[in-house]
Amino acid sequence: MKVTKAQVQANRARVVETASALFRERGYDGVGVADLMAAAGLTHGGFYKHFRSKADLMAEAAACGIAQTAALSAGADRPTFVRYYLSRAHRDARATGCTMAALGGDAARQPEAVRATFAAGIESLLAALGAGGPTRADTLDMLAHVVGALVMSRACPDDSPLADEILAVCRDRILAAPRLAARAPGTVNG
Amino acid sequence: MKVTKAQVQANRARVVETASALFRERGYDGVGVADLMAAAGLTHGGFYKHFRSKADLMAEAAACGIAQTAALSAGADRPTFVRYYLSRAHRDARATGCTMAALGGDAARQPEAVRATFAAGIESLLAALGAGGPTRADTLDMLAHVVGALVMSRACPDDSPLADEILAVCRDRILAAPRLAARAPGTVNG
DNA sequence: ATTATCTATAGATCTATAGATAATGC
DNA sequence: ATTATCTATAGATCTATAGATAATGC
Repeated sequence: MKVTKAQVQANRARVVETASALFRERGYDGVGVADLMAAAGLTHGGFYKHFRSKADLMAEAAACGIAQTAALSAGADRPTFVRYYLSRAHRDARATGCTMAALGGDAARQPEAVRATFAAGIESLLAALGAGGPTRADTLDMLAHVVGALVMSRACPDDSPLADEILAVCRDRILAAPRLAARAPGTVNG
Repeated sequence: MKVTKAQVQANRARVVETASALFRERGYDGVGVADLMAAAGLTHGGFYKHFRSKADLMAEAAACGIAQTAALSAGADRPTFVRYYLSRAHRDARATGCTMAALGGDAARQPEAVRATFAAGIESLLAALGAGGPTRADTLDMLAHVVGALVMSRACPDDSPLADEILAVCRDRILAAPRLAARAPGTVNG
């Protein structure tokens, strides 16, 4: 059953991407190695030729997921980012949505290696969102704000008014805040 | 080994309180029924005379934890609340800190009954924090903001500069926002 | 010859239940 | 007599490993 080197790399990448989505959907403890390998079209014994442990995969999967969000966000201006991030579509698409919101709570209970990956992911998101003028502090503050709103909205029952209210209230307030107004580099408002 | 009715109630309450703390510290999947009962000083078979299932306990434990935070927050003015909530002491005390921040991400993957408890808990927090003038929307927006900051800070490695930066940046910005300025009921600012 | 994958399994969990025990509360 | 708790265990997981298989790549 051996495969080509290219296929090995493709298999490994598919496991990481599948894990990234499944972990976001069901949590780190909600996905077993056998589940995961089956979802990637492999048998579970093969897992340990690619990764030393499940914890090793968790860090890689987190990096993969955050890189996806960073890449998606890199081009968008900030009102566009906020409107997408706090949409019902994003809230209801956990498997493909922001890893920070889906797994940030789980990450707090994982080994330092996983948390180091999250910290690096936050930095890459700041870099992606920081183009075009806002300060690092502006961006970090906005990011924490949208992450909190999404986490709280998802903690409510499906289709509950409160779940939608949280998204709408935070979206409107963040968009209205002066720190989000577009400004050319070097422009100072105060 | 039978005990008095008062002792039964006390045992049950102790299991709920122990669960509330252990779940916040290790997550819903990180605490087994046997662990939990041992921590409460009982054997694990007795659990099922108090609760129909672990999921039933999860909802009760969430209600218990959120009620603790709501009770603590009810008296404080909002700058005091924000300074406490975004302190390193709160970040590093997961077992006794805010249930929303510790388990909000897990709650999204739990049955509706658990999420209904979280929604009710958000309402009780809004009621506790809403005294003294701010609108419901002001309070909800602030709550999402601090929850997001705490989740992100905890997702970083222990003692990392980024973990502290997140708390400091969000704390300063929330405290500086006009919506946090104390105002008497009926006073309008614009 | 090497090695990616597969089958099978060891050893530890975990939730939930069955039946025994012993003290309360009628 | 009732019942809260305990002991013991069934049945299903889970992570990780051992050894077989078969196709690549020297």
